[in-house]
Amino acid sequence: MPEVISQPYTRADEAFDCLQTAIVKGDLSPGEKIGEVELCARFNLTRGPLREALGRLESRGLLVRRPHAGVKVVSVSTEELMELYRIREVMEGLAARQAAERMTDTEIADLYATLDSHETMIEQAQGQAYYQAEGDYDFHHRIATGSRNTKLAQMLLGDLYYMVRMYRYRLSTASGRPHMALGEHRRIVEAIAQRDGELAEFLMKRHINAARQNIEKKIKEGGLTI
Amino acid sequence: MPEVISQPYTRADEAFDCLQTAIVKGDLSPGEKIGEVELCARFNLTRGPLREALGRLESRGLLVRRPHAGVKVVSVSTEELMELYRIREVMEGLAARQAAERMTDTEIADLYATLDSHETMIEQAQGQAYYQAEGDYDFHHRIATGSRNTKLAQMLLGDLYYMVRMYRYRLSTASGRPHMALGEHRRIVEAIAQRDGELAEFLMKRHINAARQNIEKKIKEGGLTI
DNA sequence: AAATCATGGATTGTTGACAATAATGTGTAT
DNA sequence: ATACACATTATTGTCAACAATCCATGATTT
Repeated sequence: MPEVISQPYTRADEAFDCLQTAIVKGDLSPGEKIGEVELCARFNLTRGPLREALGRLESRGLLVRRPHAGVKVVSVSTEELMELYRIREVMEGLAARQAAERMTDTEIADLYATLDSHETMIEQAQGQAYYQAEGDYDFHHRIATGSRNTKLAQMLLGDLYYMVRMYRYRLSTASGRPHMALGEHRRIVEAIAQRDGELAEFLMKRHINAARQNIEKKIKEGGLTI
Repeated sequence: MPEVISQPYTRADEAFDCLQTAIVKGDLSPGEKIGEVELCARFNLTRGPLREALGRLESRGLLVRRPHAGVKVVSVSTEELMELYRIREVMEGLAARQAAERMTDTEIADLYATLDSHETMIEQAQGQAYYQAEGDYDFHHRIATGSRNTKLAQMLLGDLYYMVRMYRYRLSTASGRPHMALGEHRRIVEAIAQRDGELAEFLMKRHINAARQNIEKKIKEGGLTI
């Protein structure tokens, strides 16, 4: 996701984005140790800006650093992933409630359009988990932004989602219940359109709770190692 | 709060901590622009580690940086502070629920002891807002940790609380209803001791909601400028 | 043979100088 | 007198070399 607007874009920012997507996409595996010089060669920059980027990534919880021993990609256990979903549940519930109170009619119309596009995507790309995950991300992204709660959106989009997506790419977890999820999305949007904040919050919490249970079940059944 | 254990403590870590407390304590005012060289002189280090620390602070939302234009301390509007409390409400509600499910009996006993100590502190330091704020922080800190939800505790303790405390020191907001707050704390702890997660969550949410309304009222009445 | 200690190598942390960019002040033209 | 353009200056962004710390390998001792 390269920002088109910002030309004053430092090398550190560049490294930050590249590393972030590399971690999320899975080019860097969890637990993998990454040497600084290696990364410098990869991104064509020196260790100064790189270390700045590493510090930011560490602060966001995507990297863990041990002094004088280097950094490695964070590795999230099943339990921790479940906890992540519990946090999402309450935070996105709040986001949905505030979105119902504050989204403009235009944004809501866009949200409906997004849902339609997701529907066709699901039908066309039968079983293509990637598109499902992207559609799902798009939906939640819009609601987080629509909450008009700057800090909330920042925490969801800049912190939690990267971590969740990191494992979505690996597990393709969204799959299994794409139509189900789409139906739940629709009902949430309808609640938002009716400006029913309480209902939107309730439905969103239930939606994320269902997603969590779905993943938990799959991991237990299929022995999906993360 | 200097960590006693960690001897392998880089200069960047040191600068990070110093800057963080400086911002929270109010030595650096919100909106204040801070030059890098100035900070280097202040902390006796060079710009490399300093920039690393600045990046981490920026990532945590305590600083805002504009490329080639320097960093300045974040300045939170009244509305944003209220939004912060809304986030706290749902997150600490979750923390209380999980704490009720997972805290050890020893931790709960410590929590009771903490409350008693707060009570004497409130009686002794009549009107000393600082101690009230510290006691309040201690309580919420213990519950966040007791949730056994690593990421949740990290987000609360490493993100939100610093921001809230930043304005607590300025406003001394905890004041005005110390006995009230202590009573609410007691009821929350009782719910936790009875392992009633739902009740603990409900009471915690109501507690933080009341604190938010209290601040909002004070700002509107007294024209408290933040 | 297993465990401990020491040494070498590699990697991280730090430093100070260099280059690029934005803010400021001055001068000129309208 | 005000507004715009330019040059200067100060600050940020980047680089490459230096110092400190840890990890691994191998020798030594029990």
